[in-house]
Amino acid sequence: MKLDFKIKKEEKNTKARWGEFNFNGKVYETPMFMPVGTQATVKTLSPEEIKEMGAGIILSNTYHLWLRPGEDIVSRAGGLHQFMNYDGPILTDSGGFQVFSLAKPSDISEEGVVFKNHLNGDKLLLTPEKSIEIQNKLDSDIAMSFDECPPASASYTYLKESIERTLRWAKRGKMAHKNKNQMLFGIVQGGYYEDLRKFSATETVKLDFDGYSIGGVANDHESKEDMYKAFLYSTKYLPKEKLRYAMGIGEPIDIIEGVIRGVDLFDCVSPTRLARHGHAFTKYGKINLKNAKYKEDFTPISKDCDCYTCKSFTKAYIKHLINADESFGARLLSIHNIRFLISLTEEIREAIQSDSLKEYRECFLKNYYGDHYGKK
RNA sequence: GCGGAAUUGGUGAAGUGGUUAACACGCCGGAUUGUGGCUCCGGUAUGCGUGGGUUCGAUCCCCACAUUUCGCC
Repeated sequence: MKLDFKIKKEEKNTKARWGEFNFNGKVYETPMFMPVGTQATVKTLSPEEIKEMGAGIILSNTYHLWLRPGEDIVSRAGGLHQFMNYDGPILTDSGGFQVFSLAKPSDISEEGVVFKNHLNGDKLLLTPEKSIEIQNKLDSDIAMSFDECPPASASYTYLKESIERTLRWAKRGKMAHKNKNQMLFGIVQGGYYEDLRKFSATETVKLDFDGYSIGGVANDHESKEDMYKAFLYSTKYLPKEKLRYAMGIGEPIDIIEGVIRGVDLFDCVSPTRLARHGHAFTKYGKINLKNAKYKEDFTPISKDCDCYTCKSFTKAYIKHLINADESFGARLLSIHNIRFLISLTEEIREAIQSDSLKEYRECFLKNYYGDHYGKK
C-alpha cells in the first residue's frame, strides 16, 4: 500500500522537515531511523521488540533473499510481511549496495551485474528488471531502484558514466515494476560534486518515483564535510513533497546533519553490528563494553535510557555476556543501540517543532564528542 | 632410596651457541555507516627453574641444587 507522506512542519533555520505517513491504519513520523534486517530479520530481535522500540520502517535485502530462501518461497509464504510476521512497513534494498561491496568494476555491464554467489560460488546476473521482479514478489512496501553505488572518491568521469547507466537502469526498473501496492524509490548518485548530484537528481525526478534516495555516501572514508555536501547537493534538487532517504547513514551526528539538509529517512547496520562487537551508543559517545573498566560497573549503559536493556541490566553483566560470546549480549546491545537512534530521531522531531535543531546539534556535539568537539 | 625425563609469558607451546625468543589462545586497546553476523587491525616474555662454570658470547654446552613427572624397590 502506498504511504501518503505529508510534511507537518518545516524548521525555520534549516531545511529540516517533520512529516508523517499512514500505513496499515498507523501513523508514522519522520525523520525516521530504519533498522536493517537484511535476511528478513533484524538480527537477534523479534518483530514485537522492534515495534516496542518505536521502529517504523525496517529494511530487508533483495540480494540476500534472492539467494536464500528465494523470492518464490517468500511469495508463497504470503510475502515478506507474513513470512517474517512484521506488520509495519518494509523497505527492500535493490542489491545495488552489493554491486559496491561484492562486485568488481569489470563485473558491471549495461545489462546488469555479474555476482559470484557468496554461498556456493555460482555466477549470477542481477539486472534492474530482475531486482524489481524479485522485490515485487517479496511484496515489500518500498522497493529501491537497482543502482550502481560507486565509491565517493571515484573519478568524475567514472561517476558521470555510472550515473548515466544508473539512470538507464532506473528507467528499465520502472518499466518492469508491476506491484501496484509497492512504492518505488529512485536513487541519486554523484559523489560530492554538485553538478553531478544535480544532474542525477533532476534526471531521476523526471522518471517520477514515489520517493528519492541519496546513495554513494559514507562508503569511502570521505570526509564528513563531503558527505554533508552530498546530502545538500541532492535534496536541493528533489521535490519537497516526496520522502528523501539517505542510504546507509547511521552515525548519530550524520543523522542530525542529514535532517538539517532535508533528509527524512535513514538506515544503518551500525546499531546491530556494533552491538555484536560489544559497543553501545550513549549521549556521551560510543562505549566499548569489552573495555576492562566495565568489569565491575554495576550501572546501566545509560540511566536516562528507557530501553529494556538499560532498565534491567548492568554494564558488568553485558560485558560478561559479550566476553563469553553469549548471543544474549548482542541482543541486549542491539535493543539499546536501536532504541538510542530511534529516540534520537524523536528528539530531532521535537527540535524541528520548536525550531531549535541547530541548538540541539550543538548540544549533542558537545556531549558526544566532548573535547574533540569541532574536530569531527 | 635408585634410575630416567622435563622445567621458555596468563595458558598451550616452537626454537637456536651470536642482531628484534615463532605461532596459537587469552588479555589490553582500536576499527566497523543501503550487513558475505561471530570480522579486521594493533599491543602484549629487558626474558627462557635457581646458583655456578665453559666461551669473545649462552635460553641453547657442563656441574650442583630445586620442582614436576615416569619407572623400579
